[in-house]
Formats: sequence, structure tokens, C-alpha cells
Amino acid sequence: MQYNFNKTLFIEKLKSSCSKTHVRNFKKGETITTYIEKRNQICFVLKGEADLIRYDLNGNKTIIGHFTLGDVFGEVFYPANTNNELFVEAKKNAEILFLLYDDIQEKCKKGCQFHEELKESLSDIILEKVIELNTRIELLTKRNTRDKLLSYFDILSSNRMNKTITIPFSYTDLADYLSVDRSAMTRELSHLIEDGFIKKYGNKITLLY
Amino acid sequence: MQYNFNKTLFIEKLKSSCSKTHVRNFKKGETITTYIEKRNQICFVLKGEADLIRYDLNGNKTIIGHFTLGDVFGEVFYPANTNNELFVEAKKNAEILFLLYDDIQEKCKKGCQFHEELKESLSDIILEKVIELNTRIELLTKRNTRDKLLSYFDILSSNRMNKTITIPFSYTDLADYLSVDRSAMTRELSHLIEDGFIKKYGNKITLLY
DNA sequence: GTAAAACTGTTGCATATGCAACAGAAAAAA
DNA sequence: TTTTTTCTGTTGCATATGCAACAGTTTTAC
Repeated sequence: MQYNFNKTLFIEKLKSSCSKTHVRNFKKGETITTYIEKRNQICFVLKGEADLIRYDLNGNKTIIGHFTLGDVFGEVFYPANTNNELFVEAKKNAEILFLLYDDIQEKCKKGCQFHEELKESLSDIILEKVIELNTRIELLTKRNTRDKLLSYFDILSSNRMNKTITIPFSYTDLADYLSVDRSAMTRELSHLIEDGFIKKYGNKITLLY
Repeated sequence: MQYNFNKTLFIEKLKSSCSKTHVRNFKKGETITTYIEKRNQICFVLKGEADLIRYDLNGNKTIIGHFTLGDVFGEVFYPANTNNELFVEAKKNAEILFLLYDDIQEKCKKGCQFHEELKESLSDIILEKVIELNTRIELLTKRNTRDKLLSYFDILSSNRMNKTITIPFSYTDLADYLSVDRSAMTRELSHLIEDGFIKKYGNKITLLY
């Protein structure tokens, strides 16, 4: 966002000109990829939405990441020795472009005309990912549910530059994203309404402060 | 770690050959930088250790990140519209190399012999940052203090490939890093000992599972 | 060396959060 | 359409966590 770099244009170019990529479509609910074996795969969302999900031993679901148009995910972003089973699931019919980090750095070099440009853009793309993750960490380090909710609303609100926001999740999923219990979160939402911090109409929230 | 890229060598080269960088020494406790105004600064730890810290309105301290030799931090990794005041503090006498992301991408291009190599390495460096942040998110999404502690110990243990680990923090700071109350964490540590999960000798912990 | 400051382990108490269960609403599937 | 599934809001209860306070220890500063 903050760097003058046209990501959409970039992805279009990538799709049409790099021989090392491939594109696949997924239906809602399908598993796009699992992070078990360590490949250095990078994936771009061309259409639709996807969630990066972890289930722990107690069956708790955590939405580690939520990806939409232009977002990037993949095993290359995770440590090799992760003992968590993560997988990415299509939330809506989705079109995903796959390629390997190594192919960008090495193999593609000879044939692909677009290659130099890709390499230049790569650090910008990964940098954007870093910013996304730091934003998420800001959220997760908040000590209680109220602060997590307010932080989340603030982020959406300042992104859209609007005091009224639309939650891009079901409330069930939002709880999994904030890493809190759903019923406790709903309870806290009620408190926020009582205390005059927010108004709530379905999946729309208006910040009153 | 996982890419065959020599970071130490890289930093040495960077320090000696790029005219756009500068290096400064800090004493323990000194503030290295604050993330208020938005510059696209990148900083490398050449010596010592540093913490990225946030204080919330209630005075709670959170250690957002902990950096040692070779680690990278800086405003460039944060969204422009962050309303949190973050700052980086030297934990031990530290030597820090500063440069601007824009200088790598643009201005340095003409004069600096090392520039091309720097650009190639840049995406590897930022990628390493992404992996570090995803590891941190795995930790923070754990639902309770016990799981956070065990995850943290696991990460240290598998990095050092040793069942006995040395906590690189004071326990006070570890609590701030895990985003939990110190006394609650100490209590949970006692429970982990009682339940036979760990043994504890000062700042050394042995995993018994 | 001595004084001051920070760290550690512990506890009682208040409360936020998790958990289980339920019914009505909404959405998806048939 | 009808049926099935998922989502939502709520509540009672158990408990994990936060908070405040304290004393003993260790570390830093003078």
C-alpha cells in the first residue's frame, strides 16, 4: 500500500509471462494447500478468499491468516521445523497462482523475460507481508478481548477510512481470528454496546468514539 | 537459516561498502529508535541485544520483539497509520547499523558497488523476518499461558537442538513477551514443574517430554 | 563496600474468559 | 420449496488470569 508498486499489475504480468507458475481454481471449502512437507511455495490469491487455519489438540480452531485478492501466502513463510499442521482453505471460490521461491531466485532466470522485474518486486511483496504480520501481532498482544476487538475495529476503520465497518468474517470466525472464545467475545461485544463504544447492525459496526 | 545465504558476511559487506549506511553505538537502556514518524528505516543489530517495546494506556509493557546479532528491525516493517507508540531499547551495549529501504531500492544504485548484491539479499532478509514473525504469531495465538510457555520452550529447544534451554530473558520480560501477567506466568511455571513437564534451575529449563 | 533498584516466588482476591448447552435466526443444501 | 446445517446471542458455572501486595534475593549503581 505505502510503496508505489502496482501489485495487481504485477500479478497479471506474473500470470501471463512466467513459465514457472501455475494457476488452479478451488471451490469453497476446498483445501488449497497444507504446510506439512517443507516446500518453498509462494501462492497469490487471484480471486476469492482463503484462510490459513490451525486446529490444536483440543480441537480449537485458530484462523492464523485471512487472505483476499492480491494477498500472498505459502510454506516459504514458515519455519521448516514447525510441528503444527496448518492448511489453507478456500472461503469462496478461489483462483490461486502457485510458484516456488527458488524459481524466482534461480531457475527462472534464463527464460523468463519478466524475471528481473519479478525479482525487484519480490522484496516489496514480502515487505508488505511483514507489515501485515506486524499488524496482526499488535492485535494478538492485546491483553484482553475488549482491547483485541477495539484494535481490530480500529485497523479496519483506518483502512477503509470510515467509522462504520463491515466485518469480513462470520462472528464465529472472528473469534477464531482473535484467538478468543466465541461466546466470551459475543458477551464482550454486548458490553461494548452497553458502554456506548460501538453500535452493531448485523455484520456492520459503527465506532462511536 | 534455511536459505544458503550468509547473513554475517552480508552485514560486514554492507557496513564497509555502502555509503548510505551509518553505524551507532548504544549503552544498555538507551533508546535506539522510536516508531512514531514514518521513515522507512531498516536497522541491523551488529552487536548486543535490543527489544521492541510498547506500553499501553494502563502501563502494561509488551515486548513486541527481541533482537540479537544479525536481526533486523525498523519502521519500514510497520504500517504508516499505527497509533501505537513503539520504541526499541538496547538491552545490552549495542551497535546498530541504520539505512533506508528507499536507499536500497533507488538512490544508492549509482555509487554503491555492493548495491546489486544487497538488492538480491534483501528479499532473503525480509523473508527471514516473515518466518520470525509467523513463529511469533504461532506463540501468541495459543489460548492459554501453559500452551504459550510450552510453545516457547519448544521453539527454543528445537532451535538449539537441546532439551535444556536457557531463557534469554528475565522472567519479568518473558511474561511481557508472551503477553501474560508475570505472577500468573510464575504460577503456571510452578504447575508445569508439579505436573512433571519441566525442570527449572534459575534461567535454565529442561523439557521432560 | 554500601545503598538502591530490579527481579523472583508466593498468595488472596476479583474478574475475565472458557466451556457447555440451548433456542431462534439465517444460510446452505437438497 | 423443504430440510439441514451453520451462525448467533444468551446464560450458569468453573477456572485461568490479572491485580496488588509482600518478603527475600539478586543485580546494578554509587
